[in-house]
Amino acid sequence: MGKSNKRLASDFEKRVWGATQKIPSGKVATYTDIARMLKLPRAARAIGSALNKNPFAAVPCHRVVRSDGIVGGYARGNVEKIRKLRREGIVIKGGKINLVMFRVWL
DNA sequence: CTAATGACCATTA
DNA sequence: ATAATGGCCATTA
Repeated sequence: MGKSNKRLASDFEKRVWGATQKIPSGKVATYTDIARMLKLPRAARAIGSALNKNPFAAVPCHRVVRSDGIVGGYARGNVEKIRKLRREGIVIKGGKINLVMFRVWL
């Protein structure tokens, strides 16, 4: 029972997870939306990397999608991401979400 | 320190 | 429509 070998979350990661937690059920945000919230408008890729490491079940990572409406990746599998979104009422047709309908914050 | 990595994005072919 | 490309940026090796 020694010290934990797990890495401490970086400040950047905490901010990403915090922002993601604000997305309400039934809505989605894009990776770029999160980047803009953090005042790092070109960091979409890094946002995805941070979400991939999120350890908290309470953080709804599945609500963050790509800017073209494609669902995008998920640590526990794309299929699970789609299932969770559908469960919340998000309509996915041809692998895509209508962002005009389901995006938060305009 | 440098180089590689990836849940992205826009452009080009 | 798909595929390749170059850029982007925090983290990791």
